[in-house]
Amino acid sequence: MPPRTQGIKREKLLDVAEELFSLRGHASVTLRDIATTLGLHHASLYHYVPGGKDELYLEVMERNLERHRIGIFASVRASEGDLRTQLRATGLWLFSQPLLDMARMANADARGLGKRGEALLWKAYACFTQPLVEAFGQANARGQLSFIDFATAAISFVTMVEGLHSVPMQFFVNESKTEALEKILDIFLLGILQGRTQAEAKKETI
Amino acid sequence: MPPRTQGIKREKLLDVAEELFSLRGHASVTLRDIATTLGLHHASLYHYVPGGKDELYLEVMERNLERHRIGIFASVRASEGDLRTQLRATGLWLFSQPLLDMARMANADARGLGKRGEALLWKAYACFTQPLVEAFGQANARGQLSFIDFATAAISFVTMVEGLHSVPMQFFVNESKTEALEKILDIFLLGILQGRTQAEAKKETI
DNA sequence: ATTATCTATAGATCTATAGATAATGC
DNA sequence: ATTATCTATAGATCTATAGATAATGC
Repeated sequence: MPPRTQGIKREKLLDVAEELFSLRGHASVTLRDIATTLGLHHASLYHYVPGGKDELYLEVMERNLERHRIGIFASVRASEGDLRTQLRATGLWLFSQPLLDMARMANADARGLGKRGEALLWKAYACFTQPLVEAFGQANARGQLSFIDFATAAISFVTMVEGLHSVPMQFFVNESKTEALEKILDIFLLGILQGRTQAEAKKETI
Repeated sequence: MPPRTQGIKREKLLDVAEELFSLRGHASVTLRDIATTLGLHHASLYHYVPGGKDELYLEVMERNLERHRIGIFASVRASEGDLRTQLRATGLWLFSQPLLDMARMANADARGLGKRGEALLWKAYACFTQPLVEAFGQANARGQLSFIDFATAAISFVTMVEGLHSVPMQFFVNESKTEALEKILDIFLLGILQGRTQAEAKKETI
């Protein structure tokens, strides 16, 4: 077969593996699942990925996270000066990507993958926080923020969006995810309390 | 052996199984994992759970969710009239429980468990939303809320808290989870934007 | 000749069952 | 006699490898 199609086929293999691993995790995706999705015998995967399952998982998830880092940076830099638009773009970007369950990565997938698994987790947190911390820093420089722990804010926002992303459609019957994203933006930016009573509410209930 | 210790031993078995399943999921926990944690041979589990792995998973997770429902209802009803205290109690309750990853439940664990697996998911969403929707409804009746999609608010809050709960301690070096919970309450109730600019910000950027 | 795919198989692990052995209660 | 635990084993599935077969490019 032609050498110039090999790369294409391998890319397709990585795409399928990434989609499945990202959605269902390392343990519940078998090499047979990946191969049959591609219409291949599972033994044929080793032609493209001699390193085996763990190597394949690490390669596609590292690729996934790097793409997230780039995609989120692009989302926030396309609309500098408008935090809500930046966060909306980030949310839409995350929706366009296969679901990434950081809790599962940290507590199940990355276990047993040694140092490289731990490095994957660090990269995951960095990819999500770095671009948003940049955006929050700029908004704060404009005097717009009252909440100044940017890392916690970043993780909270991504967690909310991915949580929404993970909900199967049957549980969101009367509403699109795009509409739900706007609600998340409202909560994250403005809170659920009445604006006029916020200052008092904070003092009263802390 | 005495019949009166049988129940105790079985309870201990369910506790261990729940802890492991809840943290790492159905696929990456083996019966051997559960048995060795208990100091038992894995074949001995069938004495207490003749139904096998899937039955054990469903039993302990149904029990887990029912306990959550009761625990969260207790959290919100202990401080009626003070939403922040209600949500703080809910967050502390969730921290006291084994991590529950709804995304993994929906996209990996519950697959292949048939109707009972799907029912488990419905129960999961109900357990988390019902008590909080009640609390939000009361706060709204007091005129305190600006955000009125209570179900979305409930899922968003639980997702944020469990997302924080899932972060391994090495990623939260200089801060306790209790402190981080207060920050989440700030974000969720007040938003990250400056209070005085919120009304304008909403109009400007929507 | 090189590349891609499949067949066959090894070895490990997992769930599950049957039945032996040990420990306790009557 | 009942209950709890273990041994032994079956059967399924999974990862991985070796080597045969088929398809393409030169």
